[in-house]
Amino acid sequence: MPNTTESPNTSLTDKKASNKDTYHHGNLRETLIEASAHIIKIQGLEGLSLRKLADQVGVSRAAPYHHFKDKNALLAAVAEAGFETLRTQLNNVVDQDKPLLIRLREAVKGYLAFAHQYPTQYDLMFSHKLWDSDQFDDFQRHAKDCFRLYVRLFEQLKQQQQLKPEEDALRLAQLLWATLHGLAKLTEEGLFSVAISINEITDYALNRFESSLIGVDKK
Amino acid sequence: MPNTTESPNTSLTDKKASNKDTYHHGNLRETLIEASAHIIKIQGLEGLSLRKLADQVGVSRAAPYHHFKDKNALLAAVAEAGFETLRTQLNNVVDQDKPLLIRLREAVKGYLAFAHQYPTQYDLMFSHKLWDSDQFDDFQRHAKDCFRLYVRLFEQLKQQQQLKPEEDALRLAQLLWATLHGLAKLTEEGLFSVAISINEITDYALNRFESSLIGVDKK
DNA sequence: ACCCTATCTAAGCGCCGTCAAGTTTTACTT
DNA sequence: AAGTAAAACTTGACGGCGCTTAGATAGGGT
Repeated sequence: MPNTTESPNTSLTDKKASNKDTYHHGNLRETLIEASAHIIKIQGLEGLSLRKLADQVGVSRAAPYHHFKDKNALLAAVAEAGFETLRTQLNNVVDQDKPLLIRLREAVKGYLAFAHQYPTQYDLMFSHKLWDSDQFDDFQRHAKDCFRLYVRLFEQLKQQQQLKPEEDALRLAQLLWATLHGLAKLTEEGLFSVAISINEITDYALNRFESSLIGVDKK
Repeated sequence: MPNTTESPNTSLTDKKASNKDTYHHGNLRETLIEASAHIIKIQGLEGLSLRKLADQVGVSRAAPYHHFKDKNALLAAVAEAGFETLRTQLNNVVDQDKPLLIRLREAVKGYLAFAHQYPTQYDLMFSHKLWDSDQFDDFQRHAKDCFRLYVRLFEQLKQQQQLKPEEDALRLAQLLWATLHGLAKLTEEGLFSVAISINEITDYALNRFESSLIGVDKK
């Protein structure tokens, strides 16, 4: 009879949705993802081991393997959750009833804010391990869904004839995403040591993208 | 400079400069860096363990610790070598006797070519572990030296009054670096699945940067 | 000739990811 | 309600890992 030390649910090891003390956790998969996201936010990626994670959640070392093939599969799920968070955040912006240009600006700021708020998770979302494999289709699909928000924004601009005729929505979105990713990474790691604020250079980048628009005269 | 094409050495376990079979290796530090760069290029970062590395180089497992404080210090040295390789490659371009604009284009292509040729090492050069620590000053200095090449390029453009007066050389260089980093990463991981070539989007990005110049009329 | 220091070795500690075999609970069938 | 198959979880163990400690070896400066 294992698990005889039944304690009331005060600690981090509780079982979330179904918080009875049962042999079966009841919600282990999601709990593992959430706990992992929490750990890497606090301690970084190196701070996450499956053993400590299992301890903290209150299950045995092998339990996670019934929900994830291996550690990489867990990381893929954490990264996927990150893209979901980002997408809902961006959706709130994109679906607003404001001018497209304003929505674009806020979507840019939102992206960088997310990267700044969850640096390790953001790193994970672009990790080589998760993209150089064909085992994480779900994760990769979520990522591209996220990207598609920006494409759609530019397509709407194009439809409303706010985009210069020679500009292509997809190509603009790709370049914007690359720029955002570079800005997020380089500022997060502190490579822009020469005094400049992230806001300043973001506004600068945004202005350059807006030069592809019609009728937006410079400041 | 572990990267500048393969050395004529055939054996992986040889002792490079002093290839006699002595108790002291004679050139262990550099050999470790070169062997590490080789391993991560072939097998990725996870393929590199200090034990296998020591075996391959022909020393005991503890020997590397007399040259590097820990594994991270070795990785920092490998990343630093990467920035050195990149810098010499870029220097060859920047010091040419061509119009500044051409040199800029080639410096951009050269950057992306390097990232594509040594993907894992490039990843390492921007790894969180090496930037979130104050123990790798040498490495970080080399990185910023590299970046300074781009700043100088824009400063020269400014001096020759080829830059629009409202443009700032440093800010332009920062934005260019961010764009390059984003392009390198996103294309390497295959995130731009929608058919578009790296060359196409690079040229597109370059054109946008050249709109900051004077006298370069759009195609 | 001596010692000092840098370099390298051998052995071992604790942590890690993962697996195999067995136990307990749930779900489904009749 | 009983029986059974599947799902969820546990225990124990294996090999690989980064790193440390204690000791051996080599070579240069005096």
